Amino acid sequence: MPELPEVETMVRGLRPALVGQRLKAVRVLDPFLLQGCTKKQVEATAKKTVVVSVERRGKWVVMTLEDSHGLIVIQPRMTGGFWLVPPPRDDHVRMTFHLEGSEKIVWFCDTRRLGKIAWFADLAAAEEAFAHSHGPDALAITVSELAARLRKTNRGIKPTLMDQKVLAGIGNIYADETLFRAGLHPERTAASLKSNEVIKLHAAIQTILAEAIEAEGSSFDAGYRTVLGLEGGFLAQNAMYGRGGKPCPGCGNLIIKAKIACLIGRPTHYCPTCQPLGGHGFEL
DNA sequence: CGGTTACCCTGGATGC
DNA sequence: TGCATCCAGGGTAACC
Repeated sequence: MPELPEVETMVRGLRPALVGQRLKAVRVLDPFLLQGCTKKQVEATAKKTVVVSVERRGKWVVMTLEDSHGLIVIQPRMTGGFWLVPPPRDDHVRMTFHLEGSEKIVWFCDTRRLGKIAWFADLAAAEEAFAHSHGPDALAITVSELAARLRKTNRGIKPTLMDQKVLAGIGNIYADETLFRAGLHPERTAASLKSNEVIKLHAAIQTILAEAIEAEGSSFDAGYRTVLGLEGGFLAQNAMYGRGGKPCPGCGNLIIKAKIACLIGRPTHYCPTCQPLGGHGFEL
């Protein structure tokens, strides 16, 4: 489920609970989620070690352990999330972190079991794995980097924005929001964007993601929650996602919810008036 | 190689 | 009520 703002909210929530704390033990309750490591490896290495940092890399949560105990990487994917309070369902708990000197527990839950738990021996190994499938972070990429990456593909702008190898962090919700904010039709070709449009898109990405982090992410149904079990507030203030058939906040015409093959088959929300296929592009 | 599709998994909502 | 179908915010292996 979580995209960049939700994962950022997770690590911000986890830090006060974990950083500087010694782990009494960790338990991998569902080894199915493990990738490239064993349950024994993770549990034995993390036992009795201090958590040095909790960072976000794209949509990954990276926990660095002290000395040479390596790094635990968790990818929440669609339905993964952390809890500092007891989670609503015991049967969805996939991993637990038990803190020394207290009875405190951090839970990792994942309804659909699409998430991943990995362990890397050192930072270089984790970085290499990340770089293999990721481009620059969406909050760090420059306009010129973005322009260069968009120029290289004939795909639609939406699937390109969601491609973690192009830039890391954007998923279906924030792709729709940023394209609306930038006035770009989702079926435009990435390479067709003019320089002024790339600038607008880059600015929209920064603004939307910052607003979503401020709101602690996007919650709906029984999905994403903060580590305290609270709902993120972004979908109460957004423009497009989940608003098909309702009036566009820009022009009042109806928002279209479409499912188009070239848009990865995921629901796509847009306003054909504010996001004209022809665009308003020009070269600077 | 670039781009598209099928599929991983589970549970809630919808429809008959 | 019961059962079938569809849908979901991610990611990647396999395919054309």
